[in-house]
Amino acid sequence: MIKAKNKNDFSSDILNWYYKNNYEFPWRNNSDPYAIWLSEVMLQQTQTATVIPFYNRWLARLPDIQSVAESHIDIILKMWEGLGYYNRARNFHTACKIIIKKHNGKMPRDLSTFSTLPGVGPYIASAVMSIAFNVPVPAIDGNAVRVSSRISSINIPFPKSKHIINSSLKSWIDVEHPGDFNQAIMDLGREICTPTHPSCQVCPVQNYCSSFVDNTVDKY
DNA sequence: ATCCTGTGCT
DNA sequence: AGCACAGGAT
Repeated sequence: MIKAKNKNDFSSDILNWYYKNNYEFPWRNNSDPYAIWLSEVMLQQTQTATVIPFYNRWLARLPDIQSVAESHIDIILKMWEGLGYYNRARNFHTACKIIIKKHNGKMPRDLSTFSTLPGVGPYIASAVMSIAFNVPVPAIDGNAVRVSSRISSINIPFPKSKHIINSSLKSWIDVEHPGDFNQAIMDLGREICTPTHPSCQVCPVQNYCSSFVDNTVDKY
């Protein structure tokens, strides 16, 4: 098994690829933590192309946490109409109300406090904290699982492998740009390191990828 | 650790 | 109708 030469090489190679490709989404041009959170909630179980118009419409009408907290649930559900998984909207609404009531209207900036909010599980918590506040924690979604399993030849099924994946991602994460690093891993999983027929030939981190070297990529 | 939920695919 | 997926909740 091939180990990364060192973590800086790995992070800079994948980050350079990420910055160069610069996949454009509305939420990547918005540094407002609330908007980043909203996008992660909408993107859960819904494809990016579907989310874009809903995201834009939502922010135009509900620009901040307070506006959500003050809205009647019927408005919230109406704004969500067409996205499905309506509990996401209910939880988001409840969470915004809790932030207004119990957190002085400020989004929590640390993983454990943010995780207490309804609808905020391990993935959303680390994604939002890393992107919005540069908290250096790996965001582990299905893409990140596949990418790190291939890179490190982790043969254990998720979620049993979660601890190993978390620690390898943590050892590679760029602490200066943890949000970009996390998004780079997920972009790589979506665009290059796909579930079937991955494009290893153009992968920016093939040199570090144990299963590529072993020719066992399709086992994951 | 196990269960739960809504959606999409077959 | 049944299964798979992808997260969160307990």
